[in-house]
Amino acid sequence: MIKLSNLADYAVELMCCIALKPESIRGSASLAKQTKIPLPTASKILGLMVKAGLLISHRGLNGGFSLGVNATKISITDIIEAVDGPVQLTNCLGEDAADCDRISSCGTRSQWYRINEAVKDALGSVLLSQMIESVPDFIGDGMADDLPLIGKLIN
Amino acid sequence: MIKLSNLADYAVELMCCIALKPESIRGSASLAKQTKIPLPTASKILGLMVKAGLLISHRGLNGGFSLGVNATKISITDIIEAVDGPVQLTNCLGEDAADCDRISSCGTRSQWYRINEAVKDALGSVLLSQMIESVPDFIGDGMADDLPLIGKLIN
DNA sequence: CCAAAATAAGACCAAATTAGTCGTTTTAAG
DNA sequence: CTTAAAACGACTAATTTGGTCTTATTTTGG
Repeated sequence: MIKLSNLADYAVELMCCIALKPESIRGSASLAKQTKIPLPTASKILGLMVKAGLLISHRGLNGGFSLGVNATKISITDIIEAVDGPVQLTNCLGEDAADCDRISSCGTRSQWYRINEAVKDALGSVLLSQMIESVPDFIGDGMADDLPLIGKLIN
Repeated sequence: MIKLSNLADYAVELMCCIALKPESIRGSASLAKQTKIPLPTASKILGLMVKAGLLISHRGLNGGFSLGVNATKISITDIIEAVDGPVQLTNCLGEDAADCDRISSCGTRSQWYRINEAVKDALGSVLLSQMIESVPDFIGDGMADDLPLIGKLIN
């Protein structure tokens, strides 16, 4: 099953939470509780987001995280790549392309390049701001328990 | 790093080899040697392809594998899904959607659905026949050692 | 100005998935 | 009928991924 890592999945969810209230600074404990992601794992992800420049960290008492860039400037690809590294479907597409010892017998690289770009575009076509735009506010710790758009998908 | 599994990568390469000579029946040993894929691993993949109906297996002496479907009817997605299972970026998109205990606090499912479809389309847009069409014949065990299209990508 | 509490950051450990190997069964040719 | 080649399925090993813990930093309250 082709799927993205749990970390990447979590990361998008955390970013959505933060983006919903762009003015406030949210601590990792609060975010972890709301998203039901284990606190240490959430911390780890948030750290990666800071390193990628997508979030700003505020240390000390009442510290936490806030958006480093406007939500309209962050694509899903940005988040995923911050956690999982570059989108690179086959080994021969990256820096270490020469590592592929089948390179001489493989005539499919140019096609793979095309496919990789297509996937990257697909992922990059959705912005964080779009991800949250139709979502009701479930700010703080009070969370809506029956969103209309979700019901539509389940049935 | 988002990448598809080695098996999936291998699978595409094996299918390309077979599709280049659609008339003949190729044994796993021959295919493994040509693609430089470890024989047991190649066998395993070929078996999966048979199970998915993409290849037909011929047992016994002088047996081997041949295309089960015309190369113009096989997409990259077909091959990848035969090896790795369905393309399903997030856990909440599959059969077991209800397993996601954060479903009530997560408003992003409909967006994920869109993204997943986009990725699937990107992968499905390339057919096996396209994958091989501009590739010089490196039939049998003689393999071309410097393909023009590859040089273009390396530099 | 000092100390304590809360928070982020980094290093470490465990579990699960994935890749690869081996042995067995099946099948067709001689 | 015998023999040998090849597919098939079960098992073992390794890499990646996910989760936990400890350390260092900063700010607020006394």
